[in-house]
Amino acid sequence: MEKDFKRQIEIIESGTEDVLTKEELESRVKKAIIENKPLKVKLGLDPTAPDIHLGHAVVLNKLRQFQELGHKAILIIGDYTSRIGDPSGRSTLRPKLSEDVIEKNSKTYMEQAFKILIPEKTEVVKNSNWLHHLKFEDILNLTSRFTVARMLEREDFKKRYKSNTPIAIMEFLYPIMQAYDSVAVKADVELGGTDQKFNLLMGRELQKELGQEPQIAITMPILVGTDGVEKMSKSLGNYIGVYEPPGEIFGKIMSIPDNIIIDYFRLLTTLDYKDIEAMNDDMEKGVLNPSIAKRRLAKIIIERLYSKEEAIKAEEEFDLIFKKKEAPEKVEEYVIKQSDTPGKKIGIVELLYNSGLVSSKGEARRLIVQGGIKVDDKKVSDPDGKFNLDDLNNKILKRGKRFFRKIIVKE
RNA sequence: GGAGGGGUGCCCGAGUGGUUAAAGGGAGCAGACUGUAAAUCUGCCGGCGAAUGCCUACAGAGGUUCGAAUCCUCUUCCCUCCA
Repeated sequence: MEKDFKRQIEIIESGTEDVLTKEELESRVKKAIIENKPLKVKLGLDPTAPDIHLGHAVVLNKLRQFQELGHKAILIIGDYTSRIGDPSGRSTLRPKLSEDVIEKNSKTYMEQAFKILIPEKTEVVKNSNWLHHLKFEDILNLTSRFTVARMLEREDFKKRYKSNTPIAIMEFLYPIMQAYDSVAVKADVELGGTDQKFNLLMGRELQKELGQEPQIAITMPILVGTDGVEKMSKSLGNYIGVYEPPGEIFGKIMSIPDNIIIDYFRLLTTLDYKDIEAMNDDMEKGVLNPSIAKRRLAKIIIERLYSKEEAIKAEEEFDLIFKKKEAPEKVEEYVIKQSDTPGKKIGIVELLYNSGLVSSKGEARRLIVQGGIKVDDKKVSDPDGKFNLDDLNNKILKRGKRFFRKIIVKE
């Protein structure tokens, strides 16, 4: 356990959106240090989508910081709650998930979460453990403690109510269930995104009602996606998954707009904030090229998720493809059998289509006309062009800047 | 239970009988530019075909018509209001 009280508070509060309340946090941390008793820091994850992306990583990062300070992480898999689906920020009812989908998602979720968390310092529990056993009577008891008015204070519910968009009664139960999770694990702190504030506060209330000390609610800012506008989410396709190969992560980070680089540093790295501010200044003054900052960011993130070597390799590969415009080391192979190819000749359109580089022959034709197809670094301009198989062996077929196939000719 | 509105391409959304493979936007892809897979600009953006062409497509099924996303009938799903 980190004994330096000030340092603890500084690290815990860095990058947060809100800490409710700071006073409570301070006294709880102080007590934890004196009694050498780690705080229980709760984070609930709903395995609604099977993959974790950098948006989730923001909160996981914070949890990791807690672990590094010597506290205990309690990761709650919302296998039961995700049957309802969190209505937070939603404008419509979420579709219900089946049990085996949830089961499967949970597994991959955990694997990915441990790329960021320290496994030995993490306790993982499913909330079906306790929610499943509640009787209707218990639920009545819980629901009696909250009012409809209280629920409608929530912006998303309020909007839906006002605009006559339906709200399932079941959806009111979600925050209560999440609150009950906090009671069940006796959480000292709960983490979440800004959109979780209401739910976190419900936890505090219910804990108080049931005679526990209320948890401290810490919210983290929402990470914008690679488009620089919308919240990072899988369904919008603007996400960077923690499971993606290093090269892909590198490329995606290079593609984020310049104005969100600093936010990414703040939320996804543990760099000193002075260092980050300095970068910000330099970029504004034009001393630092944003692409350099992005390279640094990409490497830090990949190093966290994989290793230093992978980070360096990813950068090298990026330069190879985009600066030198060459093919990467590993290129997917496409094998052509001579016996399947009468006349030992193949048209470029067929070649592109068969190799899976394009999804239709029309697309192949278009790309050729637009100058997006190269064979062995030579532009192909005739859509009707044909190649001798003998000339194609080991040649690189290239579509645009990023898609390659190595052609292997076999008997 | 009653009354009404709606379901269009990956997404949003226009289109109320022919000129509609269907406006516009977003996403995506390609090209130019760039120390960037950023920004910007240009082009493409259902499938097959060398092609004047053919096929598939506007919730589903059927019908009217020379011709239907557009009109009619039934089915289905969603939404609103009244109770």
